[in-house]
Amino acid sequence: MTTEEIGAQFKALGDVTRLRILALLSLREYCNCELVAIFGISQPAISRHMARLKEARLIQEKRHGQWIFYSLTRDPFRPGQGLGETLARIREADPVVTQAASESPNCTVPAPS
Amino acid sequence: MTTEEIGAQFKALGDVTRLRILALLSLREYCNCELVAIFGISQPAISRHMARLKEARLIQEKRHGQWIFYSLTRDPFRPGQGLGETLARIREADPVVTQAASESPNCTVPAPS
DNA sequence: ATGTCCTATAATCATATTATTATCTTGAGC
DNA sequence: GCTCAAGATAATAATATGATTATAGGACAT
Repeated sequence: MTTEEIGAQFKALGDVTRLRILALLSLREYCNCELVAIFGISQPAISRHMARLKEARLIQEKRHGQWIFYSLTRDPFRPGQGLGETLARIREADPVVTQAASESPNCTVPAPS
Repeated sequence: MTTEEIGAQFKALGDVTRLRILALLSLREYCNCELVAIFGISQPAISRHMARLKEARLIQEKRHGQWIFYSLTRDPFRPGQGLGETLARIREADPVVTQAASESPNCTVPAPS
């Protein structure tokens, strides 16, 4: 997973409505129409939020007739998948970070205690 | 921590430059001027990124003469602080979520398997 | 096939975000 | 005091985001 993809995932999490949707999906599956009623915003607005969550691989869908039920994907919600681990992955894989980390301080610094 | 604050924290993480800054700060302290050189963007741009990270309580600063060194705060980077735990907190504390979760499905649904 | 219900997409608008350049503030040192 | 350097803030411009209304597609019923 590239740093850009990680950033996109965090961006998808950076909205109150989407966070609430995910919190609900951690309890049971929900269909689009229920979420419209709960949040009091338009159906296309919910649809776009779900599309963004799906793009970020945070949710998956399952058709059931004309309804679509959404549920969490397991991957990003595993224990031990915290911020620290994410930064470690960036540290190892990101070209800008690895390059910068390999160089010594280039600022006339008085020894950072 | 409110859902809004959690969302603001994820929003602060939803930018590639800020993710890279945090990854570097997980190795050692950095000062503003170093980051300007590393990322090749203007000094005010870096300064604003640092302000956003500080607002989100992801970093803290320490003056050292005329330099300011930034470092990670410990709280959000603790192990066991993953997405799942965050959703659990929202589930328990967010008024919209708790209200919605207490109600039964209000959509004529064919029994979500 | 026609109509209806649920969801997705398109066009649009208001606001937020990220960058720029210019300016201000603050601390170090003479 | 004055000057210089590091960083913060202000004003501004380009792009992204989140909402709306209007429209299109898909599944089920009659």
